Amino acid sequence: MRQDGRLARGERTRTAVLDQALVLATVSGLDGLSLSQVADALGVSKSGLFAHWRSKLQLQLAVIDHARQQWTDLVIRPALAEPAGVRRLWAAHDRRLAFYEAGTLPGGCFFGNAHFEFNARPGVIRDRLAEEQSAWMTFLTGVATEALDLGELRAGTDPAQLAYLIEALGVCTVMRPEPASFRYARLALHAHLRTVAIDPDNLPEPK
Amino acid sequence: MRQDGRLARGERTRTAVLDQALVLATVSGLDGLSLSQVADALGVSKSGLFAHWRSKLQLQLAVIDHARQQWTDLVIRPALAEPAGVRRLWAAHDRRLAFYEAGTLPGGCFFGNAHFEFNARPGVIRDRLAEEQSAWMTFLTGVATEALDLGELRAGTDPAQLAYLIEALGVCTVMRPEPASFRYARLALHAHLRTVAIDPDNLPEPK
DNA sequence: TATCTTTACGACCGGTCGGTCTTTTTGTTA
DNA sequence: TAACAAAAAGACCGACCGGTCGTAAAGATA
Repeated sequence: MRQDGRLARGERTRTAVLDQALVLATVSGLDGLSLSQVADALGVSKSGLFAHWRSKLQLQLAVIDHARQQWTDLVIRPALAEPAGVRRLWAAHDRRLAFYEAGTLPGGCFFGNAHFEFNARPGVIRDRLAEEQSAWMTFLTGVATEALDLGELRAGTDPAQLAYLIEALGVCTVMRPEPASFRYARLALHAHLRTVAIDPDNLPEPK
Repeated sequence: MRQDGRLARGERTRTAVLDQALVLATVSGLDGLSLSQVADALGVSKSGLFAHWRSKLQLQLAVIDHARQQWTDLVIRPALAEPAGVRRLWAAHDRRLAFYEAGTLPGGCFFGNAHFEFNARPGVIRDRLAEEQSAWMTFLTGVATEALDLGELRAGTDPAQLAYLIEALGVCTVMRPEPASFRYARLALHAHLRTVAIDPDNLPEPK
């Protein structure tokens, strides 16, 4: 940081590298990510990357943090802007779908791709990815629990099971990013919420 | 093939290589698959592989075929052994879950991993994987359509949407292969079928 | 047993990878 | 402008990759 408060040169480089690395990692895989390609794509030297991160592993972990930040800004925060309860639950689902429907970043879902990539490969990265996944599921389950506590869902509804359904529908849209997938993902959750919501007619309509 | 009908030496080697390659590809990725590792794991020479497949790409395509054969034997065929209709639809879901619940092959789902790996990488392999995925969805949709035609599902039920739900629940179990996932995946489909089936009490109970 | 085809081996090549090291440039502050 | 620290550059290394080629072994046939 400089005296005038503007971003230092190094900081600008770091975010530029992370942006580029996130895209490349989403396409080529987090492990298939090549530092040479990242450097070439930005027109910088590969050795310079090691001035900012000690190793490829550190850069990979930084990319995960970067992706989570993006996810927080574009999905979680907008959902939290909705009133707690079924509406917030729907918003979490809808914003996630919108995030990938819009193709904000190419190559599909970074977390989904990385999660499948490291599913069977124990290590720091898999643990970190599992944490992120767990945090997301906890968030969904928490919103569902809120809805239950607010009396918007039938007693006996299992928040974790509801969160699981939302997650499943979301993952599948990433796997098959066709218009029909997004429609089905919205219709399916809508149909399910109609069966567990106290006031089915007060649900947001799936577009 | 020899005169006595037993497998020729080359054929035995080919299947051994494909078995090993399928496991390694599931863990390390279909692209991350290393021919050297395959050869070392089997105690054969790497160059020998090129006597059976012209290139790595050809071996990768052969691995896909190998995986599909396994899938056909262990999931599709048992489902087809059930009577057409809702029961067969349930069997397709249940057998798929059982396949991964049992951990038949380590590293999760080959097709799932490979599909996410090549999601954003155009080429022969992605096209081939898309074909396999499409064939599986067509199968599910066909079974659902049968159930509809047999009058076991409410008129107006969308078979493709139902197939999508089944696929979503299945994919999510692969992503999070915990006992709770399999339970949720069965409960969720059961709950949904109860809302669209003509005779909800005739459904198989989820274990 | 002799022959011949299939199959397997091992040395080797060009290329890319992650990572290290030294040097040069750049931007900020005094 | 001079000095200093941060940042970027570029040559280089060992390891591993997919792939080639000439040669040796193994099994079926006669």
